[in-house]
Amino acid sequence: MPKAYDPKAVETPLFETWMAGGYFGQKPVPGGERPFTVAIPPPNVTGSLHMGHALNNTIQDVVVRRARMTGRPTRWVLGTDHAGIATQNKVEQKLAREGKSRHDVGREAFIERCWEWRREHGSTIIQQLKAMGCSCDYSDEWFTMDPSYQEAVRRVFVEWYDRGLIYRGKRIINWCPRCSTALSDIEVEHEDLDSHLWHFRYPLAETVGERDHVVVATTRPETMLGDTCVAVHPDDDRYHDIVGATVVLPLIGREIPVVADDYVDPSFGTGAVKVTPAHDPNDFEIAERHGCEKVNILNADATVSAEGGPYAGLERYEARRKVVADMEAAGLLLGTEDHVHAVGHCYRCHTVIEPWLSDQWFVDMKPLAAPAIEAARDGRVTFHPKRWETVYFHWMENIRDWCISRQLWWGHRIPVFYCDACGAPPVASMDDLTECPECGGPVRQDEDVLDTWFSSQLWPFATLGWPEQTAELGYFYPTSVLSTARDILFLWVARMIMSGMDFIDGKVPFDDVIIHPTVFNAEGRRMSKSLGTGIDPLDLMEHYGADGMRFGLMLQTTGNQDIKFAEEKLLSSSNFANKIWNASRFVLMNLDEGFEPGEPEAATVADAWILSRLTDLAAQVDEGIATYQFGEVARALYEFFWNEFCDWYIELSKPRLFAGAREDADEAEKAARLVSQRNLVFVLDTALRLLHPMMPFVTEEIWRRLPLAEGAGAPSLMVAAWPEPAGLARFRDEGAERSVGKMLEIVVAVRTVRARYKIAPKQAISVVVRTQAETDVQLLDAEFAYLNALAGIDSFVAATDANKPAHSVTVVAGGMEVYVPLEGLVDFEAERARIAKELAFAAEDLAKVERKLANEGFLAKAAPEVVAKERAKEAELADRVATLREQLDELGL
RNA sequence: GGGCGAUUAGCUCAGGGGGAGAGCGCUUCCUUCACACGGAAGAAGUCAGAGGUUCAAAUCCUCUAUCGCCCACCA
Repeated sequence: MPKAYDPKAVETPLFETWMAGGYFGQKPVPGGERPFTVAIPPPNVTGSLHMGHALNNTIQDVVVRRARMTGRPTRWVLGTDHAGIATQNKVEQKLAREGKSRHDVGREAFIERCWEWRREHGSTIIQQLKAMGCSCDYSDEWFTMDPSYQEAVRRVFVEWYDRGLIYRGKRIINWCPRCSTALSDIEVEHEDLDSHLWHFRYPLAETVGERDHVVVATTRPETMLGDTCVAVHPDDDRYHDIVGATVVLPLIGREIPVVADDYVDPSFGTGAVKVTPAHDPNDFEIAERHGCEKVNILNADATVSAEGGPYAGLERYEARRKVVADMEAAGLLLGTEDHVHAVGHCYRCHTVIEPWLSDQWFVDMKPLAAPAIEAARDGRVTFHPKRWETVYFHWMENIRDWCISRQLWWGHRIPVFYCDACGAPPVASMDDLTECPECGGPVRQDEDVLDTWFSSQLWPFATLGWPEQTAELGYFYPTSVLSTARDILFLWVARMIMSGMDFIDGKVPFDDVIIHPTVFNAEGRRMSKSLGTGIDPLDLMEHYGADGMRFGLMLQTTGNQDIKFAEEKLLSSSNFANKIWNASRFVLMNLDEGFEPGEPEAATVADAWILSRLTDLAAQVDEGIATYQFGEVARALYEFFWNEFCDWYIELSKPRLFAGAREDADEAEKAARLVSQRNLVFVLDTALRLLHPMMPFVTEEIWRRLPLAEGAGAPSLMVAAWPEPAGLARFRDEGAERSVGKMLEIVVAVRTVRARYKIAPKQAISVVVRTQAETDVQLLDAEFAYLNALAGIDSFVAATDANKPAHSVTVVAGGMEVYVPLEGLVDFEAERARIAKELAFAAEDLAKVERKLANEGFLAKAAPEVVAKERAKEAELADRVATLREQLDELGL
């Protein structure tokens, strides 16, 4: 075994053995336990691994690997998303480099280009998941444009259409002029921008009393070209007299009415609103109520349309500047105020979106949301952390219709057919129609494709073969856990719950939803490739190994906080992998030729202690993963393995191990060595199993070298038995934990004295211990070998009536007084100062405890065990204070 | 305009009604037969501030401040 763990040498070959072993695939097993299923959030085909993926897929792999080791049939379903806008943008960019647009190549050829892109780049991220060690089912990779998936999408559309849940309408939608498509409300990102509120004077066609104009305010001056009325509040006395009057729209000359509408807030601006029905959803509603025209003044590319008269053809912001300038020139600009307002941006390309009137397809969401809300209320779906359910409820209870049509080419084409000949109502069909069912005339299919999320929402069941009633669907659905980033809670998670329940017998698609922390960079900024603030997980794996990266991420994953990425945790983790490697190397190096594995045995108090600690660890890890407390699990593993197993137990094992290996060792010593070896192997074996979900590579590499008893082995650690806490419970031993705790305290105390007085490690010392308890004396006498090995104590006296030797210092440890003779070594001045300081602290603590114990309220109301603990503390502190006083007296003279 | 989260050691963060914790960094010592990617010892914190509940508050409640995030059609 090499002296240091080398992830690069180990990971790829190991992964290949996993693939070859077929441990990833899982076929339905008739009868028996419900399987554990996870559907991966499908990465975009355009994507490559980023830190969010690294974290999320580590989380999934941890829960999946644990489940698999418990023996439960386990499957992690893998695949990628066709990512309509993102992929289309990539392919368009590529075409642009050839000097072409998608219109130059045509729809069919463009779609073929997209498939080509997918063939070239689609497996990149899959390869990266493999590098991470993710145990997905690679034998069954899905894509949201697979033929059967297309059928699923179409089935959902047709059924919802036939049930009246999908409809087409002319509405204000969010339009991205760069992507040239509609977006749903949640695909728009709002950002507060510094802008202005311009006040415009609109003249009345005829004066009303004294009044010849009305003043309106706007944040988007160019929209005035499309104004078709001015609205005021019906109860607003300032404007009572002009309701019903006519305004002449400046620059355009259109005559438009003044209407009264409740929507208007009299306290904002001037209390009079210019109404642009084609470019604002509220204005649209006002226009509907009052029967006003809807004038669309923008083209798809956000230039001004022919309706904009003299401004036609101008880019939108150019038009804005010109409108303002022209209004000012006409003396109609009354003022410009600074104003901050939220501007919507496209979530894919960050272009400012335009509210735009167009024909689109929508899903009526309220009927679908109701059962999905109920499912979260009654706990059929549980969010982790729980507070996310509030966010879910808020959105679901205020859900609005979903705009699902996109003016793209790459995606699932809307399966609706129109007959222009007879005007029959449009038909949504599972088959491509060639003729009108009514008149036999030619039909044309809707040009639009569906929102990518329309197909993503079917992921948990479409990847199991639905709409076919496959064996997989019957067996693996519903899935167990969904782990994802919070920014797709609405886009994806909520919609999966709604569509899943609607199509699969009202069953929720997963029991638990993990909303993992967002990974920010060290400066607290969002990690982003375009901003150059991202860190590439592949680089991290290069430096720290896959296990180092995974464990480092797990250490940082707690339920409540986002992660400000701390790379030093990955360094600690890769060091940890090396520590595991070397501890294992030590154990293996100290096994004999023909070593016979056997049951662990608590032959010494140290054995009993480590087995008890191991039992505690198993319970913590098992429970922790089951409840998604990844950070706590990682810390427990780290602490146990490094501090308890390596720092103490291995050191405690050395005397027995080495004594039993000497030429002249007697039978008892040889037997003790064998027991020690067996215990080391057992603890290591169990710890490796517990570590495996988080650090699959290093644990597997070592584990395969362990000589295990018949029945304890497996072809791979991946499928070895999980250490069930119940099976270890017999090893719990609180007495041993207390005893070893005392011993270790004494060792530390003596070492501290050694360090303080610079006693060379090789120089043996003798120690006298005075204790109140006869059991302490017995313990120390019995385990003297440990004190010798760990603290370099060569002679030692422990007694209830021991006397302090001359020229010695005293330390209190484990409730005992430990005297270390130090003839000629003590700097008495320094020692006095140190003791005085310690005494002051101890006296203060003691006073605090005494005050507490003098408090009748405390004695009456506190739990008895708490009071007992305080009394013990008081005794200990009193003892310490007395000891320190004595010491000071001795020195003080 | 609503809502959520955070504020603990120099840095990154755990914890959470009863004696302040980790990793990194820092100081000192140690190349002893698993590991210098190591070992041993150590310094370091008014747990943001103010009130309250409680026998007891870093922990629960209220308010304040600062930072971050989400939702929202006020032109």
